[in-house]
Amino acid sequence: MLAYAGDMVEKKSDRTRAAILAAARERFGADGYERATIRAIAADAAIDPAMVMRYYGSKEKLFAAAAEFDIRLPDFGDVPLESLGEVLARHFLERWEADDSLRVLLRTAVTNEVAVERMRGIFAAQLAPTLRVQAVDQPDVRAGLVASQVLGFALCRYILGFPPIATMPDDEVVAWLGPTLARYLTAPAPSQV
Amino acid sequence: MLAYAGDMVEKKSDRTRAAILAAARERFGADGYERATIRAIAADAAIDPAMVMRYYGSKEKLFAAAAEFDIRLPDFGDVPLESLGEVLARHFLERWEADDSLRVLLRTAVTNEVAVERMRGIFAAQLAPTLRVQAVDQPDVRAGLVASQVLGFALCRYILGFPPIATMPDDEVVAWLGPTLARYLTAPAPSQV
DNA sequence: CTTGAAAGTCAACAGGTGTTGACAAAGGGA
DNA sequence: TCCCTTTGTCAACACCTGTTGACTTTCAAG
Repeated sequence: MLAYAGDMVEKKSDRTRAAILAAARERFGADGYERATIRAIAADAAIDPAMVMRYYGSKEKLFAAAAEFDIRLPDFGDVPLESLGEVLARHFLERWEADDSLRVLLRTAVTNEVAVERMRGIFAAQLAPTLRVQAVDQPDVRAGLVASQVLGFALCRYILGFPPIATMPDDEVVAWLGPTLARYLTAPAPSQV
Repeated sequence: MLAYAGDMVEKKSDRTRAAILAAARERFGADGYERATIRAIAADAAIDPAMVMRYYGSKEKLFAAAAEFDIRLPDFGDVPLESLGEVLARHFLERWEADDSLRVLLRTAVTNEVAVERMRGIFAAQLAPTLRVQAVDQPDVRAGLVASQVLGFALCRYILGFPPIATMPDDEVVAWLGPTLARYLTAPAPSQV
């Protein structure tokens, strides 16, 4: 079957597999989970809808595959807390512009529980531990606040397309959001009543 | 037909009309536009699905009616700019907890263009002019930034249910978000490159 | 009571959905 | 060459969707 046993040979099916995944990401990101139909995804990938089922089993599994990507945060252990806000703002902005995986997640998280869990994995399960390393108090709360601003900005910029936000230059975004995130990371927690 | 001509008498149909609208708001808010089916809404209202069509014409028109509500911001003309952030934070928090209309809008805005436009009406078309009264520079940008933080927080709290954000006491929310909004309203705009 | 409009019920339509299974074309190993 | 795995195609399934039209019930005005 394969040229050399034990070698990693790309089979013909891998190409269509990848084509399906690419089309799925685009459709899920553009239309959301419910409106992105398997037939439309298959049409974009120029294959038969039955192939999608053969390779991914079901729509849910296809979505799970499309929403799976490496979101490992870089090691911020040596970044001083005061500048971490700006660093985070720039990092998320770059990630968001780079590929549409995050957009897929944001658009689908509103109705799809899998997407919510994966989104939570980024902030609660990745950012919070990073903050813990920096010995911040209430890391979960601070990670949640960072998430609220980052996701809210992404929502306005990429999904809703609010005019001044969607067209704002990257440097200006960092200049606005950086201090906000920095405050969420460094400001003393408000005294609770 | 009616007791007194010219009198405003509540017909029997008005009660079912209202029941449909209430059920629609709940379903749209809980499931989003696509997953909220007319049959489910009708079942909640304990009426026939055909009645929904008779009274609202179509699903889109029903949604438009469900997403229509008074979101007029109070007059913030005499609130000093420095405390406007905290006032805005508390105001939006109260509005969001009060009725689920805003939640309907947020959940559906991701896939429904009507909801996006209505959401924009709140921030761009209402908040920005209010800021203009206060003679702030770049009112549209600042209104957009406020929207990004308010919507992002609502997203994490009511839609995604991120643990520390969803359970945060109201006063603490205001303490965290107030200064952020205040900075978006008062801080000098970052110099653009 | 009679009449007729309003309010509600029922069954069906046309179209779209995810999903399945039977079948046909490659395409290389023996 | 034959054979068998892989890859792809086709048509259909069962179900659900918004929407429609014909029908019956309710009920107050005449």
